[in-house]
Amino acid sequence: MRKIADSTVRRLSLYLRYLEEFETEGQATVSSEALATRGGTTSAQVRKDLSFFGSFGKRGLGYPVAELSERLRRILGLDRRYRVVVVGAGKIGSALVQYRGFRQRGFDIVALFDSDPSKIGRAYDGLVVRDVAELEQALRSETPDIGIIVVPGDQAQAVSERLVQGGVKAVLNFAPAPLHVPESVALKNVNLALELEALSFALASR
Amino acid sequence: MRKIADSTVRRLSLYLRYLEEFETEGQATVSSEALATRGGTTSAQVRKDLSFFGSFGKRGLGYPVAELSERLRRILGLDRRYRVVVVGAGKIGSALVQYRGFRQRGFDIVALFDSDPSKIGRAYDGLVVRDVAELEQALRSETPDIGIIVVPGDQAQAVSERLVQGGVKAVLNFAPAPLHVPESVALKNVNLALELEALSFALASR
DNA sequence: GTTTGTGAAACGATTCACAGCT
DNA sequence: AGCTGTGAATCGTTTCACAAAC
Repeated sequence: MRKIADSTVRRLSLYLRYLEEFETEGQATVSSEALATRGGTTSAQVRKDLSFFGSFGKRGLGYPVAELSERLRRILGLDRRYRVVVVGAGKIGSALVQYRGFRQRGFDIVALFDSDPSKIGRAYDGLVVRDVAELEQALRSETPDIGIIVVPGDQAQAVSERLVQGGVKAVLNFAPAPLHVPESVALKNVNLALELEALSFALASR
Repeated sequence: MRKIADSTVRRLSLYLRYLEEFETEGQATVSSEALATRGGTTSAQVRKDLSFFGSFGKRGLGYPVAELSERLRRILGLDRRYRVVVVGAGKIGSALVQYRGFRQRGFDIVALFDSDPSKIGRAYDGLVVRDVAELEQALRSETPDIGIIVVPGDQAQAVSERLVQGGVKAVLNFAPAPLHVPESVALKNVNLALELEALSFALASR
């Protein structure tokens, strides 16, 4: 498939949310202009983004809300559920496990790991922390699609390799370390310190 | 000052980390190539990024590690400490408060707020959750630079306006809702569901 | 010989603007 | 008349490539 820019994908996710809002508001159709206004972008951007995947609208009318939602869910791969493992049961890891938004959107956390004996056996939201030594075994039985890494930076690469070896096809990395994964594995990074530093830069340069 | 791309700023933050690593390894100088390898970019990119702010290197030699670190810290505004307030003491909010990385990097969380009576009065890492009704009063006495919003989406805009009204000049938004702030206020968004959806798209399109 | 700093070229994303459909 | 779909133009970022400095 043609390469789609990351920024485009993120906007599609946002459009889907707005479409769902329009749907509960009882709107049957929506114009690119209306979607753009809600999303802080331009109507041309909306039309271009959608045009990568087909033509979903009717000229003079706009887009059918319900149908476009459905198509976007399909495009984004949100018409199925994903099995997710979380490695690292520290502050952020355990918060993620308890975060309802993931399950709502189709992401089921099926296992949580840590290496700290004082954490192993504890339960968060009904999910018991397992020894990371059991990771390979668990990957075989749980067959997760996505791995979330929330371990200290110096352990992230090793965990990543074990996840990939165990068949995980997508990794979300919260560790403040750059990860190397094979071409075939999707990778996203969330680096909280980096976000604050970007704000610091903005504050400093005025 | 000339407009610097967000991607550039993020890379500068990364370079600073690598420089600190090189520093502890006892390296006196470092080439753009070495920095690029560690950061997964190219030497030309490193040189271009740095050239926006001056010329820090010596041809044939590379960059002086200690001096460049110092300059980058200055450029990124990390040569001072920031006062941060967190609004929302749910899973993510309380995790952020306990996250050591922020303090290490110069970001001191000075207050934590929630509206839920069952959370008010609880302490996380020595920081007592205060009633968000006291927000204005606290902003006056604490004079924070940065506000972190970790409340449900439908409350985010209102909280943002109260923070801005109270003098906050930068906002980090974890709520899954687009925020409107004045031009003069720096804004960054972290949307965890969006990151997972980007992975979902990557998984779906193969 | 090595490595920087930087214009120029290439690439990629966004915006423009309008023909074509409803 | 209203709004989409899309080539063309514009804008911004990354990569190239080389002269200049050490």
